[in-house]
Amino acid sequence: MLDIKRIRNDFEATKERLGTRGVAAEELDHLKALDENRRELIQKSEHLKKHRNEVSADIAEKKRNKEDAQDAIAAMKKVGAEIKAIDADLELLEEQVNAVAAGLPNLPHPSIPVGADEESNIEVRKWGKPTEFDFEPQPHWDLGTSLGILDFERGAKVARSRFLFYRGLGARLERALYNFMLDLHITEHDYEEIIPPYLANDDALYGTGQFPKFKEDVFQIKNQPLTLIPTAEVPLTNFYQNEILEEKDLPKYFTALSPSFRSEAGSAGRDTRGLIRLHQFNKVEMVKFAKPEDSYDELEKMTNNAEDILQKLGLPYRVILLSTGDTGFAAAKTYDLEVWIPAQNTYREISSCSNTEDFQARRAMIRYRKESDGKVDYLHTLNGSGLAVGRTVAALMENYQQKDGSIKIPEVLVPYMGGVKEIRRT
RNA sequence: GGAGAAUUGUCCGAGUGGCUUAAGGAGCACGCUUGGAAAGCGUGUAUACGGUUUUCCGUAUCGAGGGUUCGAAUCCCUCAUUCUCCUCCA
Repeated sequence: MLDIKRIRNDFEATKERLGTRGVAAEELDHLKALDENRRELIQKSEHLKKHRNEVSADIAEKKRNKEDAQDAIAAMKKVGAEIKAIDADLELLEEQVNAVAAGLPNLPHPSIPVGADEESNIEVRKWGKPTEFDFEPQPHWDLGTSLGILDFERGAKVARSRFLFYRGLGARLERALYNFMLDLHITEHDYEEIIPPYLANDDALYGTGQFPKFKEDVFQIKNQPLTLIPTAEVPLTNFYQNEILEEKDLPKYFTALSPSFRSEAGSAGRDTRGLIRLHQFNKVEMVKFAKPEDSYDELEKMTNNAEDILQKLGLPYRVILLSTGDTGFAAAKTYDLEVWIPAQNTYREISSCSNTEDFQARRAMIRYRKESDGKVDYLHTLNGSGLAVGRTVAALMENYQQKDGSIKIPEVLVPYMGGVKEIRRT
């Protein structure tokens, strides 16, 4: 949520910046008109309420003195009705203001490239070189199926397409990876380990920005006000929903493994095979609560934390700075990490690290009390994947495949695999 | 799932329709007092929105949302959470 006062006071500049994210100018003009209307009604209503409070005090006084107050009561009856009518209009208007305001994306950070889509993204850096093979590398779904460690057919049978069973060393590999990731974050990167709820209510989803605009992207529980989380960012960020933190306690770092459930509406036909695009996948998430002045340093650190995992696993990747048009709804600035996927001969997103500044904090009412003057202000929230586990399995299988279709296990994972050094057909 | 109790400010806690503008206490901040400290005394101590602007003024907020009333912390309804007991269960 953007600050309505900021939109009001810096109207033209805000309009222009949101324009780079595809927000129509008319939408802001509409918002401005609604806001002016709203403030007018607030003043009307509050004047009447002031009047009512004063007269009510008089009535109380008269009653105590056993005097007659019928005239005043009759007059206030009318005023009461008037207030009710104005407040009803006001409520309607506020709903409209909120509906427009809640649908506006975050303001893009000045450092990010302006552009309509991913064409304008910038490659910031690259680590490693695309893996070279002296044979034709297989896609991970073929490797996984022939090794008997990934079973997509039965996943579709039991749930539907885009679900799978991991079996045997496949399941173990997934578990090894997320344990490795969590251990790294809690021992070397100072995150606190969390196990969050995997269902969240509407307030939480509103807080992080999924609701009201992106309801189609999630699975909601029938007859319950609960939704399967599309990312652990939702419960982790909302951990401090409606709370005021002390400045000395910032920054706070949380990490959690969770399944992520996504309906993938509108992506029919894209990445239909393999582990790249599923309705349910595991992800280790990182979330930070930071002071505004530190949040961009924290974003760099968080991105490095995610990179650290890829480096230790020896997976080649590049870091992409997203353009205004490609940046997600809640984010002011986002780095994507893209890992090399040999069979597709391309880099694919495996992590996304964002600073949402006070956009989510404003929605979820997460604030902190400043040491200097004791005043309360919104803090900044950040989130990043560290990493998407399923896609890491895919990248690892493809980059570490050997000519005979077996898969080598990287050094750092061997202890997590109980000493297993490679996965081969038995 | 069933029965009962509770939810008031940073914390404790009073408050069953109007002298409550939420008593009282604790904590915290500042000041007075002191050689210094403690005690004591005094002053202050929320958030949001609107108006004004570097001061103020107003409105709202007593778990959340509705209702009754000229007027609600207080009465009514719905919901949430917590606790106790029963039931069930990993």
